[in-house]
Amino acid sequence: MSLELSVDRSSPVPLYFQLSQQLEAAIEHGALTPGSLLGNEIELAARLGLSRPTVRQAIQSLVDKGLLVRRRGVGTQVVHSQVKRPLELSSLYDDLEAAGQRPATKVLVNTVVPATAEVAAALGVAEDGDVHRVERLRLAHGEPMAYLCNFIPPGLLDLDTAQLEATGLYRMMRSAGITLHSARQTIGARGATAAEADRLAEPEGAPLLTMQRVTFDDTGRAVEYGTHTYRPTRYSFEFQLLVRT
Amino acid sequence: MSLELSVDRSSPVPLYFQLSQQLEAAIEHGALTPGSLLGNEIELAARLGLSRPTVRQAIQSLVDKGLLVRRRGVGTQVVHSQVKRPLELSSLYDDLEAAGQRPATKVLVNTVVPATAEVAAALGVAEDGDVHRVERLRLAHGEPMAYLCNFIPPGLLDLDTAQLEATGLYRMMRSAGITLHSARQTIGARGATAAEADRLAEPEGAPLLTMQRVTFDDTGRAVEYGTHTYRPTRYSFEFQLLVRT
DNA sequence: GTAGTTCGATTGTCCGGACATACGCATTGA
DNA sequence: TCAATGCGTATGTCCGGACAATCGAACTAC
Repeated sequence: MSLELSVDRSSPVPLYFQLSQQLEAAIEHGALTPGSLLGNEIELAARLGLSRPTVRQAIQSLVDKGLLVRRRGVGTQVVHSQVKRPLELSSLYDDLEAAGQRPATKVLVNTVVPATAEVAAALGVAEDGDVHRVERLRLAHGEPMAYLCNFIPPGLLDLDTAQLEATGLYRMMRSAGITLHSARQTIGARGATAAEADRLAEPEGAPLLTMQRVTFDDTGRAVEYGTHTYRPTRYSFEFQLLVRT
Repeated sequence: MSLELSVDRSSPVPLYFQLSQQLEAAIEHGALTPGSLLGNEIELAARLGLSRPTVRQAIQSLVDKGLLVRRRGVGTQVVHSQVKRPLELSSLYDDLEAAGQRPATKVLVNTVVPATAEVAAALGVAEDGDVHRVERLRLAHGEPMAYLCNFIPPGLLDLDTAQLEATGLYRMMRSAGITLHSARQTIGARGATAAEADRLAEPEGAPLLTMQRVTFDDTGRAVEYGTHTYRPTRYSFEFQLLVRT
């Protein structure tokens, strides 16, 4: 093996990050085969001219991603299963784009409304206070795929309709300087109401996949509450998750 | 504030872990209020008689859990939202028990069958090779809640029917020395077939929530493949997830 | 032949220090 | 008044070392 690894000390990119990226690429690329040992940390550090803590930090980040497993007294080996991406907070838009689907969005509603009790509770704003309401239809290959209804607290974001159709809500938030931190999700199913059936081109009573989500930024503010319905024949939630140790 | 923190150097429990547990307890308990600064690392280390790397390791583990946020030049503060548990690989049995539901299980089938192409591909075993097939009905308050169909490679585990009814599959795996590592899940929805409707006491065509899962241990072996159907009026998937930074 | 023991290898934990970097705030200047 | 500058503070990165805990394998004794 003997993998070509090197770090650039003049780069502003942290050394441990450079290393972890190279290792991840080697795993993805197949240069590091599943089950193979990584070689001990001390020798690896010496070979790269790094200290052991730095090498450990690089390795640890890949362990956290589920790509590597450490065994005391044995070594660090490449996990040898098809690890895709662990679950992360992603928008439907990004998901579709990553799948090469070229998603389209149609904004149905983009107004300011008084918050209902449900919305107020989710976002932590006053009942009957102003909130943005955005209703969108997400299409793939010209077919409706999901109906998205979102509520956003006022003053956070410029909700331009054209931009909403060109990109995703999360991407707009990030570029508005909002640091997304966590989200609370509920995934369920139910039969379509007449209105939902009409919007999604399904028969009434057809099974729908539902998702509700409240998203928080790193200051703890709720920045978005959404109620989404998906056509289960067109979309399902697929993700990898790791056992917290 | 001035929070009483202390570590026991004679304990075999790592120091950073002692500290992170005390901090987590303080947050949960309310002694550390959301938004409050944690005090700088150097001073905290000095106060506890620890080194800064050790304190950082403790803090980092809580940052990874989503409980704390670090800001360079500012400090570390408690995240100020209702962070529950982040998503983890859990069994339905544990979920229900945690919710105080006292789940019951009825084992419908517990045999060895030849692997179909689908099962063989998921588990990475030979087609038509032996695999265990376990079908279970999960009940809460006497009502059927979910129908679970699992396939397990041979030789991994002693699949005692009585034990399957008394506890969950994951718990049995863990006590058999299997280290669960990751899982790949797909959540969807569809209408109930006649057989499914009958098992779950729902009308035919009723919306069902479906989940398929392949679970891997830390050597990369697939240790379980499951196809589950849930009654959406009785169960939904609820979880918190963090943005990977 | 089998069970117990020793031993080398490797990661786990911890230390004390150094410099870099970014944020917030007060000061300064236009 | 408002913008630019500088400074203190806190985290981010990195180093080199030390000892402990654990695993696997070779070895030894019965």
